[in-house]
Amino acid sequence: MIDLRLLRDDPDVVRASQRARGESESAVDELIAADEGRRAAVQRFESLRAEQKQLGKLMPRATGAEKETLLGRTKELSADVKAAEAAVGDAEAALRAAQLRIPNVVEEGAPAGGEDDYVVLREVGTKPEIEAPRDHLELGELLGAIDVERGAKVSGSRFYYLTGVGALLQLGLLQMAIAQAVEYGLTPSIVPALVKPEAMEGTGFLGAHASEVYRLEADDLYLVGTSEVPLAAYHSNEILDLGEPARYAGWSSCFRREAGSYGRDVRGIIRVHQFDKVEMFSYCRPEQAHDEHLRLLAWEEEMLAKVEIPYRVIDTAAGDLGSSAARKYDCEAWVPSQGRYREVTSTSNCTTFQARRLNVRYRDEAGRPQIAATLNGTLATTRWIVPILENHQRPDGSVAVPKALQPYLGGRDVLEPVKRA
RNA sequence: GGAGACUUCGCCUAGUCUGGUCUAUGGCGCCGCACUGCUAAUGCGGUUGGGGUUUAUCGCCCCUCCCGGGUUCGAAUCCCGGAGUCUCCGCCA
Repeated sequence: MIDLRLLRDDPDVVRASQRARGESESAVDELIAADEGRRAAVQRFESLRAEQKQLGKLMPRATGAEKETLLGRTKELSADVKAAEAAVGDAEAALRAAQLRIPNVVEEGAPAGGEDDYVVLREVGTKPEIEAPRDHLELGELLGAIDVERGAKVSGSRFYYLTGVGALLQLGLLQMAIAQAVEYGLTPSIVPALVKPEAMEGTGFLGAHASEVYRLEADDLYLVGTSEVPLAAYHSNEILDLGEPARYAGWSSCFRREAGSYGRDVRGIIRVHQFDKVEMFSYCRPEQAHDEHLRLLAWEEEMLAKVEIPYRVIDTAAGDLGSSAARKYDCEAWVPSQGRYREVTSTSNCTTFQARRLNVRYRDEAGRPQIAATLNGTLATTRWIVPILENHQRPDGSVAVPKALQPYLGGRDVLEPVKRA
């Protein structure tokens, strides 16, 4: 939810943001009207309620004719108050609906436009020269690391088994991510993968992304698509001490329906229904959020350096931001078999947008509660296995293990095929 | 799955049977002031959060006794539904 005070004081900032995203400016005027409507309704209710309370105080002492008159008036009031209260409820619901229609105000400097209007900030590393590169699935099968056939047999398409060095590789990656997080003072966390509707809604995943989310009807729970959800809801309805940002690194499985992605990335484990991820999450004061965002990005790049894969960093265009994000940077790893970069991390600055809905606050210098800012960023996911296998492959189908990962793979520096190439 | 108890303004707690000076009691903690060489002790005052009004302050007003309904002129208090916590029983790993 955006800040209504900003909306009242500076609606043009919100309009400009809508324009940059390619979204409706009239939604801004609708929200302004809804805000005014609510305040008018509140005032009507409160003045009636105040009179009701005043008269109510006279009641115990009143007698005879006086009491009769009083009762007549208060009965009238009782109905009016009830009606006015209902009107406030309606006005609040209308306001909330209008508020939910407007995504976060885009940070200044973010490129305007849609999916293809991103700006490449930098390219890092050297792309390997590989003649006729094998793709990650072929390599994964050679190594006995990835089994999508049996994944499909047991669970359907877009499911897979990681076996042998594949399982070790994922565990190693995620452990390395946790180790790095701990090194920088983040609190390592293992979080629920099932959450209540409030948590899902509060993080903004039941809006445009609703069809992406698995829902367990019988228990009214949702499977999370990222540990951002349980980490953001972790401090909901709390007032935090945010002298220093509160930082977490959450490990969880993630579940995505991938509705509407038929035919895209059907091969291998690039786009799957279930994967594992270590996600950073930070709560901080709004004025710290910009710097914190760059810090998260730096930590992501440090992880990419450790696995020694070439990547580029893009500044996502306004129209391609999630509804909660004010700015988003993605790191995209080089995938030799595809000859292009694919997203492996994503870090978003959600400013106060997400925390307002989840009611996460801190105390400012004056001791007054204020809405916190939230940020998130990826440290490692199952998908990382793709560029790792492909960039480090050798002609014989073996795969070199990046130095930093070797301790997590029993010290081995190369993964050897278990079947004939 | 079954039965019961509980949920009050940071924490603990009074109030709920018997609806109206509850504008919620007291203690602890915290903040300010006074007193005192310092500390401690003591005294006085303040201390839930949200919203409306206001340029802002001051002030005034409304909401908030787990949540949502209902009864009533009036609900912390009565009724219904729900959530959470705890205890016991059963079942399962």
